[in-house]
Amino acid sequence: MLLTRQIREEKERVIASLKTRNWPEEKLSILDDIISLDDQRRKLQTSNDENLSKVNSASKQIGMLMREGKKEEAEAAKSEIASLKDVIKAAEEEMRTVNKQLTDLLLEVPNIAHSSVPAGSTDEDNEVVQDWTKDMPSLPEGALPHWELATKHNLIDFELGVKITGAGFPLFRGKGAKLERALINFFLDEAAAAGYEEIIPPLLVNEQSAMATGQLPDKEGQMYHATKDDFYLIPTAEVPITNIYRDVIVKEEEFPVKLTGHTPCFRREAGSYGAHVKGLNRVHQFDKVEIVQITKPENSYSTLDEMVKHVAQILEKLELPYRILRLCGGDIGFVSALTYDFEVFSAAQQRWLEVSSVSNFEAYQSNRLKCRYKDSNGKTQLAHTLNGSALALARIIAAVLENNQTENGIKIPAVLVPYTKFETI
RNA sequence: GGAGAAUUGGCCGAGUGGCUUAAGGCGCUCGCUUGGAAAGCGGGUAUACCUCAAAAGGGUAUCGGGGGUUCGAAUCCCUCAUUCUCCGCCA
Repeated sequence: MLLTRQIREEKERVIASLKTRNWPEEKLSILDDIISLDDQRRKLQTSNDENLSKVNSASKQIGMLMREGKKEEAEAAKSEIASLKDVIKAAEEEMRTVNKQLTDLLLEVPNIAHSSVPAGSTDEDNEVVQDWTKDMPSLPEGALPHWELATKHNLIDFELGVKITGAGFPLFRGKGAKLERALINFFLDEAAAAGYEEIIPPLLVNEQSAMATGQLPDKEGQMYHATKDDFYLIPTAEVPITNIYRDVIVKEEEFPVKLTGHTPCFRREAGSYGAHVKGLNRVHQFDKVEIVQITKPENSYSTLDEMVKHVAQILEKLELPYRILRLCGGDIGFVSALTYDFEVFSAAQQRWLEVSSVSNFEAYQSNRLKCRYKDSNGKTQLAHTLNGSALALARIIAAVLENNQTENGIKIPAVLVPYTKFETI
């Protein structure tokens, strides 16, 4: 979340950002509400601290009087404090209420959008910043979409997934399972070569972790919730991996923190149905290799560029046509300041599929995480957090299968063959 | 799952209701000393919030988390979490 200080000092920028995000004009008053609640909070704390201070010094007096055996004086001092205690109790109750209101409002305000974020309301308004479509595949006569290819070659069994769990839980088998594993290993090796440390995190997280990276409270319905133990199944490795740095003051020489990890991701995707979710286009469980970086603020945008290049280079090695989009104000995530989406072209479906999202959260996430570092003046500052998919599986498989189909089967991209140990399906 | 013990600052560790402003040590850091270093000596060394134009200074809170008792809690009580030991179960 934003700092109240930011809202006070950079109010014009916050308003401009909210407008880019199509925030309704009549709800702009939330900023003044926040400022006035913060004023209340300060006033309450100032007066309450004074009262607490009085009680503290009186208690010391009483202690001394008791030791000297002056019982009556001690009793008199006690009764003097008694009324103060009621005042303090009431003030603390009020502070709790005000703080809760303040936090609730702050949670409603999205991150400040970067100045390069284009205006717009839907994904149609996203800006294509790079196109790598020089090798658009030419498919043979009677080319099939990936779900038919997968069934034909016995790679993925959607019906068994339905039987075992429900719709959106595909079962990979045989060469399908091997291809999935090959891609995971390839992605992890690429990340390792780029200097990321590999993590295998827990797949269930507690409420605090989900809150710290921003999934709660605004995306509650997106996560599977194990209510008996109050754990959430992770919707992305970002959650457990970024939470490594919750409540941490990072030493400056540890920057940049570079972590990667493969995990399954679980998303409820409530309300999704129809042709656009067919096959692997949108599922409840998929594998993903995530890359996470934590840096000093002055480096975060060059880090974002580095991560974008990393993803682009992987897609080029896989020989998949892709494009990079800069998300517009209406499409960009709540916690992100700037997001680039990667889409690969799935040739049989004639559709672009989102396979990666690379974002700079600036200090918005680290404020919730309380991830800080000491700058050269010894002052504690919030770090910047970034993450990206490198890459999300399932959809990559869809594109690999569709784009590489020939009359003689599906050709595995050369870079994957050392991992699959077979060249065609 | 059952029983018991524990959790104190960056680390180790003392502390069973009030001269605790958390002793002492280690580490780190600055200074003195030295030709230089080590040793020695001296100082500094948590986080958040409030106050102050800012700095300095002052205040409040924090001894695993939350709540309570008390004029006063690291210390007593309740509760949750984690760690260790033993038992049970188990890949």
